[in-house]
Amino acid sequence: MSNLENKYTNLSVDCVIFGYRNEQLNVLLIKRKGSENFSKEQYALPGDLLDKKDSLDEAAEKILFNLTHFKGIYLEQFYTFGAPRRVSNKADREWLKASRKIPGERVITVAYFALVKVEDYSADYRSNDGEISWTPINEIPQLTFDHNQIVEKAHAYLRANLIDKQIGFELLPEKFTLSELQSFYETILNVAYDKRNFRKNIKSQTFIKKLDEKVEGQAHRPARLYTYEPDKQ
Amino acid sequence: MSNLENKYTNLSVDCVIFGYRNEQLNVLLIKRKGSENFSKEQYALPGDLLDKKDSLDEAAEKILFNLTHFKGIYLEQFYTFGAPRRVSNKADREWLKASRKIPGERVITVAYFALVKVEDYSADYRSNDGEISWTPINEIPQLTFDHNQIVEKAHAYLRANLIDKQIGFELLPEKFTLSELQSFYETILNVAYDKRNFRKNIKSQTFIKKLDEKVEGQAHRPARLYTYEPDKQ
DNA sequence: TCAAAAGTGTTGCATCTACACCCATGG
DNA sequence: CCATGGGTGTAGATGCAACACTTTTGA
Repeated sequence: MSNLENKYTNLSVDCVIFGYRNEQLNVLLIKRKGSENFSKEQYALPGDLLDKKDSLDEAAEKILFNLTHFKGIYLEQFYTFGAPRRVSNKADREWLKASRKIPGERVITVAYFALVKVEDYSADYRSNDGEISWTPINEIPQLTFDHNQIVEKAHAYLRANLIDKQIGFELLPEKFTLSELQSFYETILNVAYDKRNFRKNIKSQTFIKKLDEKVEGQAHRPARLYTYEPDKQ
Repeated sequence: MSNLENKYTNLSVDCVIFGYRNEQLNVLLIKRKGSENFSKEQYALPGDLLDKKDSLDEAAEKILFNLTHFKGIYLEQFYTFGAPRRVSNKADREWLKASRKIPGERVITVAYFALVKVEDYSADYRSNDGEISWTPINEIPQLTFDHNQIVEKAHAYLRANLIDKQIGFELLPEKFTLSELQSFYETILNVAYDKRNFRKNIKSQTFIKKLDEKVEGQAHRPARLYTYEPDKQ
């Protein structure tokens, strides 16, 4: 990380990075170990102070690249959080102090929303801030600052745009069966679809292509694989 | 306005304030007169540097209140703009200098989106920055900084959410005829609806109430008035 | 041959679209 | 009595929801 002179001390960019694994929606969190400066373990969203020479989008890309070493990941700004008393509790202030940011100073966060295919994601990389790990959306612990609220808003945004913006395919593997796709939508939207109606619906979408491949090695009828190909213009 | 010590010098809040009049969508712009410090007239969105003690929402409310002296107006944050070279052209830098903000410094803008009923709005108030005036959306001149881009994004946001979020009624007068409502949607969404189908549709919406009142004094059959009453919970 | 998931159609109901004429008023 | 915009219904097409059995594979 560059030194403080190049940073806006009160403006940070944080990312809610979603992945889908074990039939669950997961979020990438950073776990900061306890130390002499601040007692408890803390969980937070990946983020950093904004570098003066970066655009907001570039800052978010850098955060993402530092964690996953991937580029070209789906990334979108979704909201900016800035209540004056965001940085209020003691543990948060201790951490700000320990990490040489300005304690007691209000932090304004431009929040981004990223979608990654977990099977492409190499878990070897570590943040400078601490260990990173996938956490199922409904097992998220208390996070620093107002990060829980940020995750909540990102989650709402994901659900609201999952179908219309076709962003679900950023989370799914390249090839998937229709049963996987159905279960994916059902999990994230918390609904149930009728199997036949779901398939009828999907097959009427031009951007889902049937492949000449089937899943192998299962003790039942093999499922046909499909892939996502966005429509031109 | 408070003095500079209380402000974040690089973080501003700007508002795109929409109104509907003369069958057109309008935006409230500020016109700054030419002076010895900067030559041309300039048009800009109402906005201000963020006060350290305000939340983002409060800052937007203040900007709005200073212009319209109204509270309780529909207001929503919609995007944050922050490319490093936003403040690049000469006239913009001259104005920044003249208005004692920091020249050459990047400005990050949290943009808000407001909807007002123009007939409630008293045009007597003036900004400290200059004259304010309603400008039809398709007659907007070149604005300072990237404000044209901000208006464009706000406009897209309005169209995308006009129906689902029922926000159109924030722009319309309390009482309206179905023909007015139809023409309003058609103007903003740039579509055409069939009159009978439109009315059938509207009448199936629970939040539109028929009044016992009619328009008077027109040289044709008087139109029934309707009003908007959001559904409970 | 059994277990387990894949795959497949039809029917009724609700919703959307297209379309043309009479009504109430002021001038 | 005329001009002007207000107001109304029906029929066909399309889209959505409900529902159960056969197929293919590995063990």
